[in-house]
Amino acid sequence: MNSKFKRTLVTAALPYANGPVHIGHLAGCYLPADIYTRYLRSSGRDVKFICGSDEHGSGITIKAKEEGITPQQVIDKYHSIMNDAFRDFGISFDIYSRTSKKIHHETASEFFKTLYKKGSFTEQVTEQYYDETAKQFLADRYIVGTCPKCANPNAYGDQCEKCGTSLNATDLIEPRSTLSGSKPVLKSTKNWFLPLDKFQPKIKAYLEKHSDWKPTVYGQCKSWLESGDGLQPRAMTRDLDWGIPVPVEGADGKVLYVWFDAPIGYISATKELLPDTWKDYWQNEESRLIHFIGKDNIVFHCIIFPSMLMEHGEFVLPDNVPANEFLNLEGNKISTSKKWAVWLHEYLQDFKDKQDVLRYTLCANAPESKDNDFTWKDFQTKNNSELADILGNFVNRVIVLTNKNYNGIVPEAKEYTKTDLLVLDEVAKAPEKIAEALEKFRFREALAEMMNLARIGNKYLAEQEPWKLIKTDENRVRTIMNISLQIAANLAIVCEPFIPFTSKKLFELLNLSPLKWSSSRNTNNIASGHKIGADNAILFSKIEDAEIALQLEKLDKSRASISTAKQNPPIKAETTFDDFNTMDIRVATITAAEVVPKTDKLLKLTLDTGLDVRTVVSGIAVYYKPENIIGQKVIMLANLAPRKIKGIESQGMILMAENSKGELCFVSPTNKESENGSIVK
RNA sequence: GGCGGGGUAGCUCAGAUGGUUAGAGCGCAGGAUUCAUAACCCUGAGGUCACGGGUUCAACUCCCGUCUCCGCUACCA
Repeated sequence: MNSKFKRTLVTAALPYANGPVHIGHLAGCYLPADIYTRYLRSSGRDVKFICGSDEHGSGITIKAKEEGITPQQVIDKYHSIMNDAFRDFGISFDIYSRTSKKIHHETASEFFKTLYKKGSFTEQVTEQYYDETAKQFLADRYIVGTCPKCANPNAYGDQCEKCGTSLNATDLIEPRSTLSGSKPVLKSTKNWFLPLDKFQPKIKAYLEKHSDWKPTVYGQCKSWLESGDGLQPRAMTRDLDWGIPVPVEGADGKVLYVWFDAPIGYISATKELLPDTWKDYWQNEESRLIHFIGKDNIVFHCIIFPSMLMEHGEFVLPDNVPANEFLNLEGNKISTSKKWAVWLHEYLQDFKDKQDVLRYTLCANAPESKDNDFTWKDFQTKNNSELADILGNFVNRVIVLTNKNYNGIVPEAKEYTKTDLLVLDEVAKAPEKIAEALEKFRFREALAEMMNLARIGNKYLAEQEPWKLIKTDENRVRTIMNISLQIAANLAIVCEPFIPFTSKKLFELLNLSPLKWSSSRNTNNIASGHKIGADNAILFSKIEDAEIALQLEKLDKSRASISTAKQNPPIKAETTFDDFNTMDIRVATITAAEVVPKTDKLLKLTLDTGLDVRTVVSGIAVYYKPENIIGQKVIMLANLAPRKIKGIESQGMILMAENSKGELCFVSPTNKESENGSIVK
């Protein structure tokens, strides 16, 4: 397969160093990448596995502010937590680097300069919010204001965390800077853009060569290319002080966009690992580049990074990007801010030495083709009825029987029956099936095939009944036990990519030094006369209901802590009566309402203000049906500058009250004598 | 609203280019067994393949429409 490739470079998404790693990250990216790499290594292929912490961008500086420490302290802290978590779970990176390293700064700078010299970038001047007190431009995350959709007064400039809408900073009502609290002003700034619109044809051609990618990945790319106006130019530099300085004239105070420098991190980490031979993996057509990522990264790895590489010209392009979908937890989206997650480092506190149980469960339930759900109940079932009952039990049976009948000495296979030969044949074919699935990135299937080998073993024992035969035909038992031991040995080999800790233990039980994948085709890996080294042959202990209940409780508590902590935002900065007085707020009545075509949230309202009749477009369609609000008295801001929304001029704004769930309702005078046009003051 | 990906047994999922009785694991029921962590092994029940049309000798698989879930995107003064 893929005979034109002599080498493989596997990358796993650089995790952002502003928080620890959870099971969703593991299932979506790091685990499949590790399984794939371990398999390639075991098969004797030339492979390198690259990863590292992504340590630039405004997210880091925000986090630093939240925690009251420096950005450097933030990245040091999380780099170390993530590094430990990966190590503890056996994620076998050849290198886990970090983008704050000098080698990466140099590599990314060079890369940028190369594109710059080639004229790949376009310069664009845009208006960005600027904090005059703090004297700096504000990243979207540094700006908070009222969400235009749900009226959450603490929405960020890129996204409202309450209603989940993604925003532009300029969308926010009453924006304010989180640095100084002052009102930011728009100011022009120059940045360098990658004109993806111009690259669209060659990106399209590149993608079309890879129509064999996973449907979700390929489809997502098509979605970007074909929806709306296609690809848009994207800024590759930012006005920020945390990152890699833009290495050209006139770029003071600017850094490379974190998504420009992060994927280059794969290159610099490879350089760090292989100072002399890194080019063999990056600049040689015989090298195959595979990016493992979660689906949130598809656009960067399938469109933006390839564009950068194409423009540069000296690099190979990703050959496959087997992105996984998302893993949900107990039916809900995993969310750091909502404290709905299982953190890797916490898991190991509760389930010491059970990293393989999580690896197994996450692989068996991996969101390969669609979002998938992780439940603790399922975790328990997978452990108890698959790992313990099928795999663990088989190994235990073999070892107990060998100890009991032969003092732990592997007996010789004398003569094979027809059944034996059929079983041996099946056993020899198992690794092929597993490998085939792995080559196609079908990890669930591969894992199931691995378990099937243990099933073959259990079935063989049940049918041959050596415990009975030992009384009548001891000679025959020797062969049966020999075959069973061979199956156990082969299991140790083929389970290694998935559950490496168990593989190691199994080899130890058998007193064998670890064997490579090619040996798994053989059915004579354990020599007769060999002494197995088994004392305790229990590979997996059962997980009790109580332990599962504890985890569920923990999740509930965690979520509860956030919902009680959710409070109304603090009072805004002081204003004046004069400022208030500039607003003309009136009572009005809705006389007509209709849904604005092709929108989900907008209603076009006709209002009788007592003085005139006017049209207001309002984002309340989620909460009110047009026919139910005719005659509704409302409070409106009457002198707000008109604005066109979906082609309709909106002349004012309806005031709404928001509850803790972010739902809106009308504010209305309770006294019927408040007629239209009455002033609110 | 636009673009993309889903909706298959109680649960989690497989099902190239359409073709005999739609599969697996887990769960469940019954049986058999005792070497083994009440495990293993055998058998079985369970599905209008979201819904409605259409193409075809033949559709879970192709086409059109509807509903629904997820992601991106538009709209929110």
